[in-house]
This record gives sequence, C-alpha cells and structure tokens, in this order.
Amino acid sequence: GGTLFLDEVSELSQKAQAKLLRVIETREFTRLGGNQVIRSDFRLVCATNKNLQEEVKKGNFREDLYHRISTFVITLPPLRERGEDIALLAEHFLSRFLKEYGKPPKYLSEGAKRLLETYQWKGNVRELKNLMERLAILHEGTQITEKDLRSLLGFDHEPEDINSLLMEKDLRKARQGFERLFIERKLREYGYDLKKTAEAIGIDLSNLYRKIRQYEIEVGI
Amino acid sequence: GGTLFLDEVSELSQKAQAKLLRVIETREFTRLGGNQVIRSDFRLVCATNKNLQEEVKKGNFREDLYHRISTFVITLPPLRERGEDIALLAEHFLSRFLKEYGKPPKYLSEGAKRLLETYQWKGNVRELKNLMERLAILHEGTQITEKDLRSLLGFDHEPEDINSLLMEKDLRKARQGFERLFIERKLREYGYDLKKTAEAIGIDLSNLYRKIRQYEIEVGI
DNA sequence: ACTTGCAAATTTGCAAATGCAT
DNA sequence: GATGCATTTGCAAATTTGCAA
Repeated sequence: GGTLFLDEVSELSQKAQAKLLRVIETREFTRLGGNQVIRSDFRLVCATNKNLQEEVKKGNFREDLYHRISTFVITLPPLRERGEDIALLAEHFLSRFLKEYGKPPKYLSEGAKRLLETYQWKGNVRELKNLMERLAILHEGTQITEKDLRSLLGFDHEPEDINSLLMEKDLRKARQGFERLFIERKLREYGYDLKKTAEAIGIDLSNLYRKIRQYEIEVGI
Repeated sequence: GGTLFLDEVSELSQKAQAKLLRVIETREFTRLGGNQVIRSDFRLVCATNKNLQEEVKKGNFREDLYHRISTFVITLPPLRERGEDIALLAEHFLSRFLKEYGKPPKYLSEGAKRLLETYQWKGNVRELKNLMERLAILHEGTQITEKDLRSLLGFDHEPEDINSLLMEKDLRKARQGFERLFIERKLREYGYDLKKTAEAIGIDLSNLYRKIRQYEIEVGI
C-alpha cells in the first residue's frame, strides 16, 4: 500500500515513462537489481510545472501515460498569474520568518509589492518563500523597497522594458508603469533638476514630488 | 542701395563665405565676369533654418562672418516647438483655403489636432500650409480626422512608435499616447470584442467606449 | 451596440506650511 | 532669529470613473 509521489513527471525519459506505465497497468514491479516480482496496491501522485497536454502534443510525453495519471487533476496556476495573491503570500511568509528569527516586523512598500506582482516567478512559491527568508535575515530597517528586492533578485536596475508594459493586462497598472518610465527618463534628461523637469513635462512641482514618492524613483546622486 | 536677401546662409561654401565677408567689409564687389569694381551701400538680410552658433562651433560657418551678419537677430522657433499655435495656424489656413475654393467650412477633430501637434514639420509653416490647401481641395465631408491627415502626410497606419512617446515633452500627452497604444493593442488581442477587452484591462465598457471615441480608434473590420 | 447623467473616486495645481541647512 | 532652499501637505477645482438608465 502507500502513496508514491513523483515530482516533475514531465522530466521522465521515454524509457522511464514506459516502465512507469507498465507498473501502473500491472501494479507489479521488480526492485532495482532484484528479480522478485512484487505486487503492490498504491496511490500515485504526480506533480509538474509544465502543461502536460502541451508536452503530449509535442511528443515529449506518452499520451497513454498521460491519461493513466490524469484521472484527478488539480491545477495550481503559476504564481505569476495570481496577481493580488502574491503580496498577501509575501507578507505572510515575511512575518513568519521574522518571527522565526526573532526580528521586529517589516513591511513592503507599495513599489515593492508592485514589483513582486510583475516579476515572473519562474520558481513559483518556493522562490517567493526563499526571497522572504533572505529578506528576513539580511534586510535592515523597517520598510522593504523595490530597490531592496531588485538587488536580491539579481537585476540591479535592469531598466523595465517599455514594451513589456504592453504585456500588462490592467490599464491602470500599465499607465502607471509608463508614467514611471517617462518620469525617470525626463529626470535623467534634465539632470535630476526637479524644478526644470516638472516645468518641462507640464506638471506642478508638488505633483512631481508626489509621483517620485509614489513610484519610488531614485533621485539622488 | 537696396536690400540683399540671402536665404539659407548656413549652406554657403567656405569660399562663398569668404567672398561675402569681403563684400560686407569693403562694401565693394565685382559683377560676375565683369572687372569693374562697384561700390554699394546695401542692407543685408539672411535667413537660415540652422542654429548658426552651432554651425560656427562645428566649424562649418566662419565666426567672423557670423558676427558681421548677426547684429540684429530674429529667432522664429520651428513649427514643431510651437505646440498650441499649430492647431490655430492650421485652422486659419484651412478656412482661408476653403473660402478661396468656395467650399463649405470643415473642422479638425481633436485627434487630428493632436497629430498636427506631434508631427515633426520639417517643412515648417510652408508644409502645414500646403497640407491645408490639399485638404481644402481633396477632403470630403465636414470633419477632418487623424486618419485623413495620416494618409495625406504619407504615413498610412505606420504604427506610432512606443519609444517616440518618451520623446514627447508633456506628461499628459505622453500618457494619453500610451493609453491609446495600449488600448489599440488590447483590442487587436481580443479580436475587437469590446466587452472582453474592457473586462480584461479592468475598466468599464462605457469607459472603453469613451476612450475609443476620444482617441478615434478604428474598431470596425 | 453605443451614449449619457451623475455621484463617487482620483488627480491636479496652488498656496501655505514644514523642515533644514547656512 | 532670518534667509534661502527643498519637500510635504491641505484643499478646492478639475478630471476620470463605474454604474445604471
């Protein structure tokens, strides 16, 4: 009896897939190097981060095996598709780790949350959890800014691509992303002279300050 | 006596510049092929579309000549730098030509004005005037849209480059340009299904309609 | 399929108030 | 204190929005 858990089934070789299929069909297997056939009743649980149907179409995964194992499917959308959840999850992990390491609370700035929500999260929840643990250990201060995240995620000031803005779904977010990019660009253009920049782009100085704060734009140096 | 008008002085060759300078200094010249020295008192007027000081720095224009001719300078900013004026000028020319050709009045849509104001106008007022004359003759109907202008200006549906948005000075205009681009893109993406698009980008359907009208986005076909 | 009236939400400019060095 | 700044804030006016019609 018992449960067999196979992580990343999509990575099994053709040979392994054939073997697995036989085991499932016959419920019989031989131990590695052994020659005694063993009969067993077991529950099989498989996990993958790929779209198995896609892999079947591409010919990387046996269709018969796919049907055998996909009798009951739970789809957990990738983290990157769960927009609003991300910040909540992040905050949850963060406070848990902070408690675990006996540290005072920290919070994520709005910009930090924004970054978390647009980041691609190829490592899904694991990656998010690791990031929060590293933050809990390494970060000094109370507020975690977008910049802190950028350096921990390894892309220091990789300029956000303007075309990626068009990938964004939400009009509001896209518009703000553009505004941020625009202002960063103009500030650089006018040597970070706020007064000149505000005048040039036709907004009030106080409004420029507001936007710089809102988008956490670096203006020092 | 009399007035000597030199158009595009910046284009004079070094040799011509030297000759001109000598003429100005001595007020004497010889006729082409002639050998009689003529003395003359004259007023000199020069025009150029370049920044002469720049040309001096670059070594393309003699500094001494520059000082000779620049005793009284009138700077007329290029059309593209005179944002708000453009629409007024355009309307002025348009109604003048319409009257000249005995045609009923037309007006420029907001989008058309927007296009006129962002267009580069390398030919300055002359080009604008010509465009309005062609419109007065060729255009049918009452309202002149952005599309009408685009086809007359020869860039049929050349997609407005997203990077050119960052060249724009005015934050408001840039933001709207981006929004327009974004919506056009999403509409295409969702096969011009307005309901789906509005939902996808997180705005109300009525609002999407408003924006389509505002930006004169083509949604047929 | 598209527009409009309207209250609520958001953004804005302006002026005044902070801070903060000299 | 007083002066010159950079930055923030209070608030009314302007703009944008969702909803319902």
